[in-house]
Amino acid sequence: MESVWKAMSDDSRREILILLRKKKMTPGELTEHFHFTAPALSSHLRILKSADLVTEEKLGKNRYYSLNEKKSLEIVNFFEKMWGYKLDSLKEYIENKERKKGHE
Amino acid sequence: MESVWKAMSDDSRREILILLRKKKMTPGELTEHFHFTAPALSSHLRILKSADLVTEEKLGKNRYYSLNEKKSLEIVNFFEKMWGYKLDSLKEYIENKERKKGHE
DNA sequence: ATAATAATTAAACAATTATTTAATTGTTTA
DNA sequence: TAAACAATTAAATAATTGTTTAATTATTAT
Repeated sequence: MESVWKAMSDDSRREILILLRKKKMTPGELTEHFHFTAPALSSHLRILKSADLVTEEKLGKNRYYSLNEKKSLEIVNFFEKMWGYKLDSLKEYIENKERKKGHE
Repeated sequence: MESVWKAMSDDSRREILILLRKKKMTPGELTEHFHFTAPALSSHLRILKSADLVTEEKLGKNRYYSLNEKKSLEIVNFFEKMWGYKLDSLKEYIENKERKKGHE
């Protein structure tokens, strides 16, 4: 299980998370947004998956990757702890969204 | 100029930031909290300084390192952008604190 | 000046990272 | 069944990272 910090410290991987926030996507769709090759993307996805930041869903020939919204906010916990202050408003917002399922 | 994400993705460096939040410290004081050597710490401090997360102040034989509170919250911006939601409450809290100078 | 102290820089190294090209697996379609 | 497609794994490599020991710089105290 990869650390969320390590997984998110890479620019491309954060970009992937931002793309996945809008909708679940296949590696094929994702590659179009980057300049590196499919195996490189695959490697990034493996890292994100291992950090539990994305989930994978196989549908025939394709695989769909989705953002784990809750986990994507885990780093915010660090700032809460660091500053001893709760970011309740944001979290409630996200958790409501999650309850309603799907987004945008 | 090192990226804040890269600088903060290391466990020891985040620990250093947490220690510095309480009060400015010298490398000598900081080393007591870790298992690695002084040069290793020095290298971590250089990275944090290059990311503008800490500032350095020379006083005779010693150097005092302080947390750059504002910068330490920069990563929160990512989550704001990602989720399109403002964490105003936290930021105001911090900025008030800064205005009052010193903490704890 | 010399010795002691605080911290850094230098040199070296093992481990990890991001990436590429080539080969492989699994699924659908003709 | 064979060809095409989607994606992964394998192998190789260059670059970066965290760390150590040894040497260096700078400041203070004797």
